Amino acid sequence: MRLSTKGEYASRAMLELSLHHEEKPLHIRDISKAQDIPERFLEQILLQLKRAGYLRSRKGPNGGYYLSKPPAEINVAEVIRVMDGPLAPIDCVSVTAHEVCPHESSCGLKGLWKEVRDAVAKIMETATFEELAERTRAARAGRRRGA
Amino acid sequence: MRLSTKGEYASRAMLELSLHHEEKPLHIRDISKAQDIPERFLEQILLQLKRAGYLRSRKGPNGGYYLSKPPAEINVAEVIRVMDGPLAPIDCVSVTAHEVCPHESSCGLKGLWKEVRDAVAKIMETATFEELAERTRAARAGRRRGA
DNA sequence: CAATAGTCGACTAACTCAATCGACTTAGTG
DNA sequence: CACTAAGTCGATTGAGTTAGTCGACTATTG
Repeated sequence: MRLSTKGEYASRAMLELSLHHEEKPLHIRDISKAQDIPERFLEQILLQLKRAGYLRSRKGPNGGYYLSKPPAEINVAEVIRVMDGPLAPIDCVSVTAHEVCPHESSCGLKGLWKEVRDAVAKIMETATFEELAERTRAARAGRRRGA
Repeated sequence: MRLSTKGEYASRAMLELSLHHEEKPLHIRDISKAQDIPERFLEQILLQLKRAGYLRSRKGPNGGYYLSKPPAEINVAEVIRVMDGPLAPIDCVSVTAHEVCPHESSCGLKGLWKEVRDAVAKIMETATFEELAERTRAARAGRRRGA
């Protein structure tokens, strides 16, 4: 039930971009440093997120990446699906990857996997980057006040 | 967020053993056929489950595998952890694999991963093989009555 | 003692993951 | 207009994991 590092990096990058939304575009390098992600690897990830429509970019000096819509309109589930595919623990209960389950005899399990899928999807679909950015800002402020 | 085939096979095998609990031990071959799992691969899986204490076995004719305790006392989470390790999407929120998270700046995400882990764990820990076997029997009976 | 059935460790082929590289295109600056 | 900063793109790689196989061994029963 592991998340790939790509998925993790992608959500961290999206969070970083959300924190700086409506400022200048962010360089790959800056995101890379802020979130400690290998630059060359991050490049691929951002490109993939751009192709999926979540990011826009500008080339040349003062270029960089920025969100294509407000962070409140992007949730974690979409991002993870772009990077890692369906959220379901096994394909036959996936909403995005339909597949017929040939194992009638183990249908007792199928219901369970469905529950898991739904729970995970619900949590991740509810979490917007707006909210995550807010949580992060609050955590940082708390730390500065000395907790 | 995928389950490994090993984890899936293991839970199917445990379900099959639960369905025949308190009868004769089941041969690897019979489980393999009933649940459509490669025999030689299943062998490894059963051995691993045995070493973890969930199964016992008897050699020789009329031998086979059987549960070491009633299906009501075994839940899916344990089985998956034996095969695939921690349920958590990333290590820093795992209960079983403790690791320090060096990314203060992305703590907004940590809370989310924790929610996911807890939700998954709760569902899988609640599901016993007794219950799953019951569901399976009901589904089969329903199918026989012609639904 | 022959046949059955689990045990064990080694092995491998295929695949995925994480990451790197080089060459290219585009955009702004002096 | 030349230079440089920055994103784009495709290919490749190395390590590790996964899924599965194999052969030789041990224990049990009839």
